[in-house]
Amino acid sequence: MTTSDVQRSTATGLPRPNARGRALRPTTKVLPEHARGHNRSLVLQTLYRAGSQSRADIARETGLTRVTISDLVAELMLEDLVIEVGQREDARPGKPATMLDLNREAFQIIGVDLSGYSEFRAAILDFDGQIIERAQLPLAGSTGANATAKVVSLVESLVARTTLPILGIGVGSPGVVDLGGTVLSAPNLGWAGEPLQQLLENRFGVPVLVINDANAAALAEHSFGDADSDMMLIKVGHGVGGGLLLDGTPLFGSRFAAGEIGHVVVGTDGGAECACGKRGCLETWLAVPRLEAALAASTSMDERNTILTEAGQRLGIALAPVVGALNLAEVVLSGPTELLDGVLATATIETLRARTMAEFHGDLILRMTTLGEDIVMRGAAVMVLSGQLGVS
Amino acid sequence: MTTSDVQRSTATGLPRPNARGRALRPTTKVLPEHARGHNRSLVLQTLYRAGSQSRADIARETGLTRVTISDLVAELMLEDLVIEVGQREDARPGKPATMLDLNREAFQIIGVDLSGYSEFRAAILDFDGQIIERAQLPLAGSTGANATAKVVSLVESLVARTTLPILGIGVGSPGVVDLGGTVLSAPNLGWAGEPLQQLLENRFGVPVLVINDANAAALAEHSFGDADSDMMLIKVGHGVGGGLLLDGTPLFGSRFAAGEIGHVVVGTDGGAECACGKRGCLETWLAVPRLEAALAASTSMDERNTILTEAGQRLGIALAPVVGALNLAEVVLSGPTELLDGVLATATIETLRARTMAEFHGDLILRMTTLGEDIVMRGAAVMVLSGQLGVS
DNA sequence: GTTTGTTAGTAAAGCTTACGAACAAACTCT
DNA sequence: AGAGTTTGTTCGTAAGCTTTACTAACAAAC
Repeated sequence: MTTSDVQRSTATGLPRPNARGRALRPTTKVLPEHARGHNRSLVLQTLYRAGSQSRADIARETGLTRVTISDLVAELMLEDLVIEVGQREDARPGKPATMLDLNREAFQIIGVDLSGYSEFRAAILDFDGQIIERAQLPLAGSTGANATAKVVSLVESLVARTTLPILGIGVGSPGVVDLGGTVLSAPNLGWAGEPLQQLLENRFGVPVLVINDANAAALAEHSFGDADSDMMLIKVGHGVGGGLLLDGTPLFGSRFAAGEIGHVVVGTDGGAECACGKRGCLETWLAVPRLEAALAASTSMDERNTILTEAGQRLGIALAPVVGALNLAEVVLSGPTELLDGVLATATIETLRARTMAEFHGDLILRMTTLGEDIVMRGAAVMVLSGQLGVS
Repeated sequence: MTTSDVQRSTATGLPRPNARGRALRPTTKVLPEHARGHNRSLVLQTLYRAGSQSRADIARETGLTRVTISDLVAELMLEDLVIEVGQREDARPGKPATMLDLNREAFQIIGVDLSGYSEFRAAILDFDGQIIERAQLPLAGSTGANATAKVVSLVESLVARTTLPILGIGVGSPGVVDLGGTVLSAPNLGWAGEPLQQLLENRFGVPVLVINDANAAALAEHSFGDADSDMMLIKVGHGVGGGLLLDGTPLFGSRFAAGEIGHVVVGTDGGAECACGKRGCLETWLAVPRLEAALAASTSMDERNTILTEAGQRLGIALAPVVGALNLAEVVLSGPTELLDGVLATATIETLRARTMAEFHGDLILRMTTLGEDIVMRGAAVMVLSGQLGVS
């Protein structure tokens, strides 16, 4: 027996690296029922993405056998999550297939966007993330418990209008949100350690998921927009925030503050004073109130363009190290189109290209979101779909 | 039946978010045998980290039952990966426990470091990442096929000196390395699309894992140093590279070039010309040859400190957006201690603190690696341990 | 109209994996 | 010595997926 024979035979029995070339680091036990849950979600995921399909189609797609798929589908049909929708139309040899689909009429989702400066927004959404009903509530400067009460009241008004059972409530909140849905810090709303998820779950008795607004937006752009599974979304509003999606999963960071780039100092040449006490934070160039103030004071189109170009360049300067370090191929902007799209975005992408290595991201893309103002609510709905069904 | 009753009962059957608060997105089927492999690794992992333990200890630690652990251990003992090492010493009630341990004498690992400017380095390592034997080979300007031949010859010389079967070969290479271990681009070595992993696997008949040198270093710092599971390692040498660890897993990026920050432009005030054609790349301030040249031309200690401070600040400026966006809590430096440690590192951390939001990373740490020059070889060994045993 | 071959879905049996119950062995403590 | 603890094994069972074998239902070709 040669040395290499020993290794070959031993190695065969060992866990191989997965498709991404690395081994899964085991952290907790995995039982057969977990595998089952995974495969269950796999069926839902297949139907969610590809639409109506037969059991045999799903079996081919997933690699599981027809028998197993039949079993899983039976389970999902009992729970009313999957339904049969008749036989396949097009004629082909063999027994006609019974087509299945997600029971898209089974549940509704409530998505909430707390990131607005003057009002809270919420909506009832369907399985496809389409908005069915809307509701708003003027914030009127409420903070602390008053703000919380407004959230509850807004959700209440929508719950009353649902026509189907509620799958869950998703909330996109500004500030720093931990994994348990507690808003650790949201200065504008006067929240510090607000256990929003717990609170809403107790109040409404349905699963609730609270996530940072920019992260929600990034999820929405991935699920409903054209975004890749690795991208950064920059949300420009009253402040500037970011959401990072790596391999389709939001990044949270060591203190749940990943994406918070509004208060990173940009450039080496000073800058305006920021509310945070520093000088030259990204927000001082890019936040909507600052931009609008600067534009209002401008007297010519040239001056206007200079202001927007400067803002775009600053964003590019701030993003360049991030794009380089993460080897990002896609950056998406969300915010007022009339400000961001055009001169500003062009300046940003040009700055980014000039300051990073083209070889590593030849196809670097920067574009506006296609989801408009509903992006956070729809991202919150994605959280629910993903958390409750394993679908996104 | 109330509305909320429906949701509660339905929700129970659905997959719950995992420990990190989000659901796993299913991508491929999971069979019972995969779960088994995971639990196998869990046993190895437990022994690897906590050292000698009894079956019952492992059962308590993992949450699996004694029966299952006995079964898994029996399998691992057959493969000679786990051995019994006698009975527990300390006296306590009950039947004395039979202690188990990884069979640390079962295999050796070969770790290779191709990141040196003048020589390739390699070593035989044991399960604990300790170096048993070393070997070097002067690069002597070799590129392309010649460089590849030197790698093979270096590994050959070490393979001949192994005293146990080889678990695998890990290689830390400069440049951009894809998930299949092909070096897509390594200018210094004249490699473009060099299928190093395939080549070495064919040649030596053992599992081979090739990864970027800075990523390897980051893994080593996590496994053998004190690093957290979220951190960035900056490797300063002939060039400047970085490795990102997020949740204990290296980040690869959209084009496998994550971490490559050497050619990100720093600051808004020009800078020296870089080999890449741009001006003011991080490397122009920080790369060892540039630093040494500048220091050699300096005439006073003050001037020397100014140069090092400037370099440190530039690093801080480049890292600030990354630290902010990823909410990193830890940055580790690897490279010549006499240059990096002290004035330079101090300037970097001060710059970082000044340019990011303290609230989000109150405990931001920047420090030198504790692993010295062996960091890449040891990281390459971690790749093998992780890939072959699921241990790290 | 009949035959041939294909496809969908189901049923039965078997394998793998983990679990719970029960137990013997071996120890400590009183 | 007896009681209580802890370890590790044996035995039987449940869950989950596969293989094999079947029926039903169709298209195409004769």
